[in-house]
Amino acid sequence: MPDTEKDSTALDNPVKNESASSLDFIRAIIAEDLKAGKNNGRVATRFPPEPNGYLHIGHAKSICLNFGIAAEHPGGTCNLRFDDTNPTKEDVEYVESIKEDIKWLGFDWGDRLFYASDYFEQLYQYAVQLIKAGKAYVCDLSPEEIRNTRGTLTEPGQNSPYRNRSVEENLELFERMRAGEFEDGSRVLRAKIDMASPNLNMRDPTIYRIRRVTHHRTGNKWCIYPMYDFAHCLSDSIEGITHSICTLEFENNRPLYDWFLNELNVKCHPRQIEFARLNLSHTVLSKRKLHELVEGGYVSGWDDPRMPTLAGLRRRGYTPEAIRNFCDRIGVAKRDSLVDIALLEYYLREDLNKRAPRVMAVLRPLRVVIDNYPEDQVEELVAENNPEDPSMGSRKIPFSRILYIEQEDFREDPPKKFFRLAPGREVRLKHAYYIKCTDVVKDKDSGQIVELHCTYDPATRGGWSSDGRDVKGTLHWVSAAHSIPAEVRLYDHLFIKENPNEVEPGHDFKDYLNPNSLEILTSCRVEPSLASAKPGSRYQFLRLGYFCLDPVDSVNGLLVFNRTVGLRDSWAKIEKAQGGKG
RNA sequence: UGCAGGAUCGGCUAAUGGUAGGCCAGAUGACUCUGGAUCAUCCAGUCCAGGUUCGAAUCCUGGUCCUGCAGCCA
Repeated sequence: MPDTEKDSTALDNPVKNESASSLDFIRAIIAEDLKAGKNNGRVATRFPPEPNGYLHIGHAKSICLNFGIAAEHPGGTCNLRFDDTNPTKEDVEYVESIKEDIKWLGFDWGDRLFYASDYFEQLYQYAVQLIKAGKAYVCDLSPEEIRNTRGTLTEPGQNSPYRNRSVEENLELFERMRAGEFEDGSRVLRAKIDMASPNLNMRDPTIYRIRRVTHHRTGNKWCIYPMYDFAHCLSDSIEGITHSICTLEFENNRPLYDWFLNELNVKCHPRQIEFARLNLSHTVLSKRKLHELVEGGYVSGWDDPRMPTLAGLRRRGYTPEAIRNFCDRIGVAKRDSLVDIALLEYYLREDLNKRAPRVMAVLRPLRVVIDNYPEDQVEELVAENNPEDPSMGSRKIPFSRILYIEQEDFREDPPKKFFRLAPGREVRLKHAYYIKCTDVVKDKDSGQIVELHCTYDPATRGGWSSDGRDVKGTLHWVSAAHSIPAEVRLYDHLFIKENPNEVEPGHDFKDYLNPNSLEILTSCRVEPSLASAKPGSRYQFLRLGYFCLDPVDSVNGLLVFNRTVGLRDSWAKIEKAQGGKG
């Protein structure tokens, strides 16, 4: 029973074995810092998700980067820190899923699990310190007024009328904000920097707001919450992070990141480095859009196998190794790019080819009667589990007089280069016998082919012929009486458009959803060994692709397989080149 | 029109003043009990214009194009 795939690369060392000359720019910066003797030779990174959605493959890039870098340096560490400063959007469901996904990807934060909310008291004290230094003030302007006085990209903003409150007044007001004396939105704490700065982030940014919302960890202890820019740099500093790696859109926030740390004169001042986030073709990688797909019912949930979320990819049958190899290959740079999803699929196939046991399954069954095969005879034929890896052994599969083959493996009028079965033609049944088609039975009314009659050559048992005769085609098959029913879900790209983020005027990204991204086949027949398949286990259905037993919907003895990815199909290319299906 | 960034084969990414290389995709062939895998071959690039230099993807000058930023989101 081939239900255990090979754990092929699970023990691979995560350390990159690239030579020093081909370090990406972030690793090069870190190497320089080390060489310059910074941070006492320490390398400390962190992965800081906000628990407001599920992790996707773009996060995997960041996880591989941060955990990868830590692993490459002796004593290097990578913290998992939840950036939970906005309770209106966050939820424990997300923190649990995030932890599960990181573990599944193969990374371990050990005892280094933190929450920005752990630092709320410290952060508050830092804010007090800033007020005492005359570098922050309580502002009574409404959100609209703040926006209206911020200026524009080309014009400076105006100072708030509350900008010059005394330290004492600010201290008192801020304390009362914390005490809950003011309405939500009535006041904020702002950094006092420069309303004329060409960098909008420096125009007296808000650092605390009042929000009477229950926080998933601190409950109702707080009614004021720090903003990202304030909380993030200080959380990094508190944790002793040396290199704070984030995506490009935070480039303009770096001066603010540094400003807080400088003004507060902290001992640890991490270096923020920005890289380009991943974009993948034929999908979207923005939490907002992913939320929209989930909430709008366009997919079945965050773990819909069509989703680029780690939960979705896992359910689809992706392996952590494939995702990690992909992340290593795409590199790290500062230019925006759109990576072809074919590259991800390449690494998937590469990994699955090595580890997935082969089985036979017929998705669209066509009945075949072997006329010269004894009526009640059943043979057990030996089939290798993986030609790539003999150590995976073999299994027995039953052969009998009535079989199913794939409908598309027979053509009454075969086009050029079609090597499969046709009237009068002989093909090999994988691991079994050569068979020759002698008759085609059609439904009288519809003209549909309902059954084939064939003869087999007993001398070709096992699929070999001793007379030197060769056949062009080899088909997969199952014995009708012994095969078991299954449902198979065929997936295709979620979006029809290579880059769904590129929206034409008058359109929405959802207009580019692929209407054929899911096809459900309910009358499939699979070989009997699959009866004991375990949820989540992966197989190669011979000649078809890689499939994974769906862990959610395979209940009450019903087998539901997800197509993880198809095999490369050169016949499909030939056929396409010949001008469509015949 | 402000500020911050970025432009290398079709896609992704190396080369850090010295042979523009790799992977994916595509094409062709070999091999094969999976039209899978594997192997081989091919295709194909330095945004533009000047300059420095024996030598420039790399340095300088000037352009062009692209991305991000005006949340009490992160």
